[in-house]
Amino acid sequence: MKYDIQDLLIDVIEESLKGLGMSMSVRPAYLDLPGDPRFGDLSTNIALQLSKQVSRPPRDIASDMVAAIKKRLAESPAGVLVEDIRIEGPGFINFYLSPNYFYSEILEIVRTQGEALKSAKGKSLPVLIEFVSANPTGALSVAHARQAAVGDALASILDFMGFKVTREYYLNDEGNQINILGNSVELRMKELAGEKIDFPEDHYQGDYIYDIAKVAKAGLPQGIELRDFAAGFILDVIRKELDDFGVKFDSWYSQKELGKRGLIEDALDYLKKQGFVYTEDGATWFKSTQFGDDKDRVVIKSDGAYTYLAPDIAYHREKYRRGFKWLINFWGPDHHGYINRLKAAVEALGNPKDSLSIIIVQLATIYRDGKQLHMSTRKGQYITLREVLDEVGKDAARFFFMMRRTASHLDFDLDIAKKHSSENPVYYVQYAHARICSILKNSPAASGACDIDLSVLKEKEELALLKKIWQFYSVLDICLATQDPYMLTVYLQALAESFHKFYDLHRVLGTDDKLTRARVTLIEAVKIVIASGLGLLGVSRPESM
RNA sequence: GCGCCUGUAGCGCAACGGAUAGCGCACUAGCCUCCGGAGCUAGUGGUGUGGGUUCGAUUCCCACCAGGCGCACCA
Repeated sequence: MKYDIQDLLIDVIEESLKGLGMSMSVRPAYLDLPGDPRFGDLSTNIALQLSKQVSRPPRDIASDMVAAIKKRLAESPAGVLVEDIRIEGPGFINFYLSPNYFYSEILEIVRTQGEALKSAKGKSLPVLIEFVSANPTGALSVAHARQAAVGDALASILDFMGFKVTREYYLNDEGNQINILGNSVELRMKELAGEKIDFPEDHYQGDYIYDIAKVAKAGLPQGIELRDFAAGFILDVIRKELDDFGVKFDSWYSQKELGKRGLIEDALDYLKKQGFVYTEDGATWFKSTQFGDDKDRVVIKSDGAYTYLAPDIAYHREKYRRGFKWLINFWGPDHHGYINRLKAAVEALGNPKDSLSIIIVQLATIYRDGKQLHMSTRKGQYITLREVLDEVGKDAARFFFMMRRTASHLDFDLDIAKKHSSENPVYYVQYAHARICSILKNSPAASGACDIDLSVLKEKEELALLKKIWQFYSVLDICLATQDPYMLTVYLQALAESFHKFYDLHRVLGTDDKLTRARVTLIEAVKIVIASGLGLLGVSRPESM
């Protein structure tokens, strides 16, 4: 991007305030895209905010501010990009940007084939995004699927914004659940051998246990225990599922290794030295209440075994030691009660509280034929990622999982996701992309961009489309601030809509040369932004459908 | 009982604390001699209840009502 006009204006506004003897930080929240295009391209309510503080009517303050801002802008190279500043309504200051600004942004996007859309805001900060991390005891469920879609998309977005992102899967490859898995397979092997067995209810009931038992019966590799073999078997399945879903992890972190390297003991020793660990009732406790948790938490049970928290503390200690400055964890809603104790641990280890972001990914309820599908992990009856993938495909699945805020429940209607019609938002967006590709294919005018004059784009729909393209930057900022790719799905639908409206009223090809070249450039920019956006979400960008 | 999420049009959803609360589906009426009709245009219709904070509340706070999920020396 040539000018980050939003940042630039925030600076100017803050300086102007200082000059007027008022001071207030103009966080991006105070300089905003107005919902309605009639109120300009950027808008600030800061005069309204200041009104009480300085006991003056908002419009008076706004009037002083506008004068000061105009003066400063006149000295700035970007001053020409602001066409008008108006005080409107109760005291909003609305900035009307020059069409030239939008033209130059569009040219830049096309000239760089989308490179200009990227930013360096992340300043190469090392971020570790941990998600899915399902126990290798069964196939991935829809809950994991949503985590996979959201986590992967946020990782892509942060990467696009200049963070140094690592995607990690934490592998619970030892502990109770793995033991139970091993037992489950062992019992099924005996059963297959004709023995009469009593299969406990808390064991894994699914048919896949038989599959593993059959393979294991043929003989295990040297030195491999049955439970590890079983976990490895399932892990291969999980990897394949994620691969087919288009999610690639940079790193798989083994809990077992953590123990082997003595890092759990190390971490607890460290906490002990800091005075955050004590013994009571034969168990060892972490003083999490000291960091805002409701009650202290056991880390070593009275039988001598670690609770889940102990390796997790060590694991997060390692994340920081490996150099990551920002940790983002995606968890299912069942882990909600676990947030405070892990945050407490991170703080006790001497890290800033807000360097750990925990995002709860709410469950998706699956509907088929208008009816909700119920699931139960214990009985081995749950909708798997594989089933959703087979039924609706990767594109629809990924897009649908992000169509609601991550923290909100999601109703996933398989029938709609399958439809190739206007009811299906994925196809609405993809259709716009395909349509543009089709036009560009028929276009004699290669865009070439550099010497193209976009100032002939004056129609209402053209200007709306220009501005909508430009809003991509703000949408990414929102995704970063909320740590949620959700807004991107909303934006892409709006962009596609804006394009379809333009297309319906104006011809791209077959008008006069100058106009055709300008419009070809415009729609190419739309194509690039849609392609970037869909790419970040992990959805394909078909050139024809 | 405690915690989290959600209550907006017939249905599914949107709106950093802002300006006349938007969109899709459905329903009604239109738009293909023309770059892809998987599209576009128009019409109908709405903030769970009661307080509070604010210049301004769908949004924040409190209480209540309704729905979903979670609450271990499980992972």
